[in-house]
Amino acid sequence: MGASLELAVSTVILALLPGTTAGCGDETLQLHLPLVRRTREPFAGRWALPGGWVTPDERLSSAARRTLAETTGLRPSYLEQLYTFGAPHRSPTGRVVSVVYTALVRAPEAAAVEIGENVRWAPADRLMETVGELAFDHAEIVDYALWRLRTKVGYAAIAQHFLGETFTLAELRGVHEAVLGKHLDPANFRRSVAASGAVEATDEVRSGAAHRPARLYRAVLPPGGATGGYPPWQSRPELG
Amino acid sequence: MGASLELAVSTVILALLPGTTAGCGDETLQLHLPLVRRTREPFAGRWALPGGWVTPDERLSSAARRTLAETTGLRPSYLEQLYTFGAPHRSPTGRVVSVVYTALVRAPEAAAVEIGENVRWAPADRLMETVGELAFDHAEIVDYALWRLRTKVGYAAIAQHFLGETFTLAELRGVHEAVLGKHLDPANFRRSVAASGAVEATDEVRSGAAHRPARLYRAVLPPGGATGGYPPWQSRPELG
DNA sequence: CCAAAAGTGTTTCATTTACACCCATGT
DNA sequence: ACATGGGTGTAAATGAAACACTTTTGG
Repeated sequence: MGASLELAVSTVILALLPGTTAGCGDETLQLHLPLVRRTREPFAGRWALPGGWVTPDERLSSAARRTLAETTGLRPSYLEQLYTFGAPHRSPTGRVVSVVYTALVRAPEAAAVEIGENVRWAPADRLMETVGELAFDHAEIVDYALWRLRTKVGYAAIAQHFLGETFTLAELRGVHEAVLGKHLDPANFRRSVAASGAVEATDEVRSGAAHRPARLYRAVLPPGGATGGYPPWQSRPELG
Repeated sequence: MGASLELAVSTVILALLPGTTAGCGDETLQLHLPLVRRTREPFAGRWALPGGWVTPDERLSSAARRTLAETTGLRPSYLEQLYTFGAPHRSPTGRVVSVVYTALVRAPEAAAVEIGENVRWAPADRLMETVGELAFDHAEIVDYALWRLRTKVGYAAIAQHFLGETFTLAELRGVHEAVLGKHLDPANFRRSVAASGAVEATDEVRSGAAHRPARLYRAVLPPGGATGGYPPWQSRPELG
């Protein structure tokens, strides 16, 4: 039977926070993730993904939520299993298999995280420059999570989890632009989102800016029973 | 620390074998998977996915390959991690977390599997009718694997792993048709495959049939360094 | 010569892209 | 009034689907 083997969960939590982009010095939204500083060996002093051990009675996703709350206080608006990493020598202390989740959190909740000596936000694309080498194989894990997010926003309605209950299409477009790192045509973006059926208009608008008020939209849940299969634009959120 | 918790691997192995389709009684290629009959409790007598326990020194993918060989003798041409299932009461005997892999095998190797009292091939779409209820949550796992394969053949070059070193485009089209369960236009299929760059022509042809010989093609490996990221048509095969 | 599948060309339709233009609001 | 982004319209470009047609083999 499988002995001398530990099962952990880790989470790549992503939030869009203001930050300086690589190219120019202007302030735009940028993907950030919270890291925790390790206080014990192995890799004491280095920064790592939040995580912890799986207890016998909880679901894997529950373990991810729990360890997330314990280490950072965050409660994600979206949580999805990413991949399970289990190379024999990931940890120098013994065999550790990590089920890794990707979580998305909204900016206000992200801002509420108390930054301290051992918890901080780091820009996802410049981890090396800002916090140095990550512990374990966590740098590889972050790379993979970013790749998955960027490919997935193209076909799945997940960007809205970075935003609140209602949002303007310009805000949603801003999320896509920040994630993909490129400009999107407002007119075409509006059409493609409308065609996808991922959002529905409310009867409210957001005014206050020095221009015409923008209509507010709300995310619409996956219809589910399309052709009997799982909808192509939203893979199953919680399985097994 | 994570105690009283077992880590297993299971594999959904898929092969294209001749079989009667649901609608009419004609013989076409159909997705099949090998099942093993459980000889002990829990679920003694029921059919299940091949799998086993992870040993401390091997990679997860190696554990999948090893248990696969031990239970069925198969050596897959393609192996990819599918998902990790870990609901608390999946197994009545205690907490078991299963890292599930999807494997593709070629028809000749599939035919070499010795069918016996405790190993058999079953058509993937009619498991209930042919072998009854599967053990554990394996029916759900198979459903998810089939969904993933069917969505993935649309954008990734994986169908070729059902075929040999060289193959005709008609054979490759036959694989796609069997997986997707629908007819594809030969002319358009040829163009889309050529445009994807997933295959390259050899200077040989397959003759012997009562018609013009077909050119043989070979699968071409992912180029890798496209834009620095992982290629969109082939996610990373072995990670962590 | 004929059947049957390989392979090419063309026409049509839908989708994406680019960009011009009007609308409504705060200053 | 006018600058600014919200929102609509439209034409060109690109790509997918449908199908006619030519080529080359075995019988």
